[in-house]
Amino acid sequence: MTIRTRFAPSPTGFLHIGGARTALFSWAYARKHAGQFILRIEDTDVARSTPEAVQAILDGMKWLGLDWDEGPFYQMQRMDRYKEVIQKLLNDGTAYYCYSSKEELEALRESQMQQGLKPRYDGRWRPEAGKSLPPVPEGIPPVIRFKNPQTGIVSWQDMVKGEINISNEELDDLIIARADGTPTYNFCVVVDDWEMGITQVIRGDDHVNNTPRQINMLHALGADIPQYAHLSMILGNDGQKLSKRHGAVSVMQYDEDGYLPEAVLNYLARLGWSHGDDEIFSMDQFCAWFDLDHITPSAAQFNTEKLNWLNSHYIKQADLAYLAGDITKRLASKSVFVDMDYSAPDLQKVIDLYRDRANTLNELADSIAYFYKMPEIDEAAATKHITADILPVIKTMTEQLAGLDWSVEAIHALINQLVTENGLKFPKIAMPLRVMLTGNAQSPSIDAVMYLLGRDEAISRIEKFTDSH
RNA sequence: GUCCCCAUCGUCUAGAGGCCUAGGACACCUCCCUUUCACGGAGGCGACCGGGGUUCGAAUCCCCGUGGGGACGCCA
Repeated sequence: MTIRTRFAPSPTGFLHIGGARTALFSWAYARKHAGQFILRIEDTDVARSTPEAVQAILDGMKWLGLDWDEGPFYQMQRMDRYKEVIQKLLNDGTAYYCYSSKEELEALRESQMQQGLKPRYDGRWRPEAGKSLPPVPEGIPPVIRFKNPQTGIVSWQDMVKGEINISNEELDDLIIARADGTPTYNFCVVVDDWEMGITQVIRGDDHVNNTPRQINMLHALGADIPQYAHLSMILGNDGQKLSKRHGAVSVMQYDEDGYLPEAVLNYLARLGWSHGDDEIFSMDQFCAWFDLDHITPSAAQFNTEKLNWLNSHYIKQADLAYLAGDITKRLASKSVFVDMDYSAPDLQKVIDLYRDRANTLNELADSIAYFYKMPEIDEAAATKHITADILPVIKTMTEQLAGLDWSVEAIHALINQLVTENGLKFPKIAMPLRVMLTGNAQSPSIDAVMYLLGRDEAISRIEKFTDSH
C-alpha cells in the first residue's frame, strides 16, 4: 500500500512554527516511504477562514520547500460530497436530526458542569427502538448528529504516544451538520481522510480527543482506519504556550528576521525528533532517516539560541551568489545600495569575509553595510583608540598607501613595518584604522577590510576622519 | 469538574533492564588561537519529579502521588 499523508490547516491565520513542524513531519514521512503528501485546506469555518490566510499558508510551505503531491483541496468545494455521505448516514440510521436549541444545550452543559460531570449531549433526540422522541418544535432548523456507540472502548495504537483507550461513555453524539446544513470539522476530516486514502494521520495532539469520534465514524462508513501519530505541542522560548497574543509568529517572520529555511527546517526536525546524536543534516538526509518511532511524546520548548547556531552554520555553508542576492535586498530595505558612487567592493567577497560572524542574514547585512555607505563613527571607540600620538603614524601610512601594491599581504606588511619603526604593537595601529574605516572597534582583520574597501575609499575615510577630529 | 496525555542537565535530546560513574547539542564558564570582535580548537559546570513495588539488577517495567499540558463548541 502506498503511504499517503496530509497536512490539513485551517486558513484562519498564518503558518506558525507548530503547523510547520506538523507539515514537515507529514511531508518527510511521505517522502521517506515514496508516498504522497496531500495538502488540504479546512475552510469550513466560513466566518474565520480567509483567502489571505490560505495564501499565507501556501507561502510558508513554499518558503520551507515542503512541496505537496496533491491539492490543495478545499473543503468548501467538497460540500456536495459531504452532504451525500451525511445522507447515507441518515439512511443507515447512524445519524439523526436533533432539534435542541443552542440555548437548551447551553443550559444542559451548565447543569452538568455544576454536578461535576463532563458536559455532553444527553441524546434526547437520539432515536432508539421503543423510545418516543419529543414532538418536533416549530421553526427550529435541526442539526444532524452522529449516533456514537454508547458502550465499548475505542482503542488505537498511536504511533507517538502508544496505546490510547477512550471509553465510548466519554463521548457523545457530535454534530456533523450545522442547522444551516454545512458539515462540521470532525465529519469533513473523516470523509476526506477516508476518500483521499490517507494512511497516516500526523497531526497535533490537541486532536487526540477527536480521534475516537473519528474512528467511530470511519467504522460507520465502513472505511479503513488510518494510523494516527499525535505530535506534542511546541512551547515558546519562555516555556509558555504559543498563541496569537503570545509569541506565535508566522514562519515567514523567520525569513524576515534573517533565517535560512534550511536552518528553520533542521531546527524543527530536531525539535521532538531525533536520530541518535545527529544535529545537523540536510532535508534529504532527514527524509531518509525520518520515522515515527523517534518522536518525543512530550512538549518541546522553542530555543532561539539553538536556531541561531544552526542558522550561523547554514550561513557559513550557503552559496555566495545566493547570499549576495539576499543581502542586496536586505540592504536595500535599509536604504543601503550596493552600487555606490565609488567603486564598491564586490559583495560576494565582503560576505565571504564576514559570514562566519553572523547569526542571521540581518546581522550579516548590518555588519557589512559600511562598505556601501559612510559609517557613523562610534565616538567612544574613537576616543579610546585614536590617541594624538598615533595620528602622525596614520598620516605616514596614508601617504604610503597611495603607492602601495594593493593586496592584503602588502597592507599587512606596511602596518608591520610601521609597527616596527615606531616601536608599537600591532593593535595600536589596527584599532584606530578600524574605527576610522568602519566606525567601530570590531571587524575582521583590518588588512582584509582595508583591501576590500579599496585604496581610494580607505584613504578618503581616513582623511575624512582626521579632518573632522 | 470529567476524560486523555506528558515528566532525563537551564533548553533540545540519547537511552527500549545490566553497555549509565547517564552520552550528544545549544547556552554558560575557563583556556588556546589572535590584530579587536567573532569563528575555530581543547576542557569544565550541569539532569533521571517523589514514593512504593517487580527483579540478582531500573532512567528504562508496574502502582500511587506530585507537577505540567490538552480536550470537553452548530471552531478547527
